Order: sequence, then structure tokens, then C-alpha cells
Amino acid sequence: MPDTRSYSISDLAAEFGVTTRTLRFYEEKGFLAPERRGRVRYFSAADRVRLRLILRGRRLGLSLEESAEIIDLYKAPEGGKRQLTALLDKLAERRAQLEKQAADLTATLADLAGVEDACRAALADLNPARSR
Amino acid sequence: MPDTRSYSISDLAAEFGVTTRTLRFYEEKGFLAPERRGRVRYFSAADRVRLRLILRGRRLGLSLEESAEIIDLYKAPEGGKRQLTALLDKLAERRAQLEKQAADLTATLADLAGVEDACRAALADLNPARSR
DNA sequence: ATCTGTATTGACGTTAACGTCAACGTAATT
DNA sequence: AATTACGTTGACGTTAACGTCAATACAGAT
Repeated sequence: MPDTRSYSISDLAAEFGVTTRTLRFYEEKGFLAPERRGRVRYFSAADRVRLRLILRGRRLGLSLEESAEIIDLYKAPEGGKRQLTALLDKLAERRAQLEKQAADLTATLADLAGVEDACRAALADLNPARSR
Repeated sequence: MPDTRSYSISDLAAEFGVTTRTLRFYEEKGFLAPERRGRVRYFSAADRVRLRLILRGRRLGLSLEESAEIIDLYKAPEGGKRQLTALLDKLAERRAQLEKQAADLTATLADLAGVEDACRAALADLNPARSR
């Protein structure tokens, strides 16, 4: 069975550590489209996954727009040769960007590691008895 | 010799692909502090490095504030045990965040790779003659 | 002298991504 | 009937990170 359970707005907000305002905002902007019974929102498992991806993009520093675009790429590729080729181009573009980001990340982590070393050395130097 | 050459504001802007407005803004906010002769700014090699680091942080999705904080961590660790321990805590915190980001990154790249595969398969399927 | 190029300082405008009310509806308890 | 707990829709406020003028200064070439 395809996980027919639904989530209230505050369920999701609590689970992902965001406010309900954020979720309403995402719907207003079209990044989420929960079911509506009356005025009340019911988030499906699919909505939940989509939210997870959006927030993942956010942690990567992407705009909501960018995240949404990438998520839309995830959808089953259909269409003619032209569409598919265009999609491949976009994918390559994204990959290039993300790989640059990965490089930046490792560089920063390396820098931080260097500082950590120096810091530990200074500490040990300052307290020779309890060095390890 | 310690690279005594200096850069004009538009030199740096051109080199790093930002506008002069951006550099003035960074100075105004205290993220850069170029030398001033009269009213004119002269950026040193050190300023240039700092700018590079700021922009690296920006590509990682950090705020300027966060980038500046990290860059300040890079400075030679001094101070007493208390300071050094606090610094180590900050470093660990940063590292945790960046490592989470790295995980997000690899996950996203994996997703994109999956889409690329499906896309190529669809293309090959659509044009069996020229598959490779 | 004037023009061209590059610099400067205000100062207001803009966009994204929400925060923060206020006013209200509704369903279940007390 | 009143409280409590959750939901809703406006609508205005906020912050970061610049963009976009406008008015001005100054140095060198024409």
C-alpha cells in the first residue's frame, strides 16, 4: 500500500524544524501543493518527500526556485529528443555547479582542519603535562 | 618580497566577477578594509585573499557574517586555554555543518546521476540506431 | 579649456524568504 | 456556554545583499 497517511501542517513543521508559516509560504509560491479539504491542508507522503528535498536544497544554499527546478528534473524524463537533450544540458550545468561547491567545501574543511591542528598544538604547548 | 602591489576597486571587481558596489558594500559592513589614500581605495594582496574567501563562503551558501566569522577563525590561534577551547568548539560546530552539507551534496549529485542515466536510456531507446 | 575615464559618497529601490501580528473558523473538552 | 487547541486568511514588517541612480571629484589626454 502506497502510504496513504496524511500529515497536518504542524506535524510536518515539527518534524522538519520549520514553522507553519514556512509551509504556507511554500504553498503560496507553488513549491508545495497539499490537498485541501475545505480550507484545511493535508500533506501527503509525496508532499513530505518534496519538502525534504526543498530543505536539502536550502541547506546547500540554493534558492527555493533553484531547488524546485532541480526537483522537477527528478521527474521521469519524457518528451522527445530535443527535450531530453535540453534536460541533459541542465543536469550537466547543475552538476558543474555542485562540484564546484564540493571543491569549495573540501577546501574550507581543509582550512579548518589546519586551524584545529594549530589550536591543539597551542593548547598542548600551553599545558605540557596533559598533552596526549 | 611580500607582494606589495595593490589593486583598484575595478581590478578586483573584474577579476572576481562582482561589481564595485559589492566591494564598497563589503567595506561598509566591515568585511573588507582596504587602504585609503584620500578617498580612494587601494586593495592589498591580503584584501584580495580575504575577498576570495568571502566569495568562497558565498558559493557555499553562507551569509557574509558567517564567512567573516570563519575567516577570522583562520587567524593564528592565540589566547589562553579558555579561548582555545572555545575556538575548538566553534571549529567542531562549523565542521559538523559543513559535513552535513557535504552529505546533502553527494545525495543530490547521486540523484542527478540517476536522472542522467534514465535520460540517456530514454534517448537511446528513442533512437536505437545511434546508441553507444 | 574640455573631454574621457575612473573614482567617490549618499540615498533610495529591490528581491527572497520568511516573521509577526490580527481576526476569524471549528471541533473537542470542561 | 466557555475554554482550549488547532486550523485558516490577509496584510504589513524585516533582514540580507546588493542594484541603481545622481551628484561630485580628479587625473590625464586632446
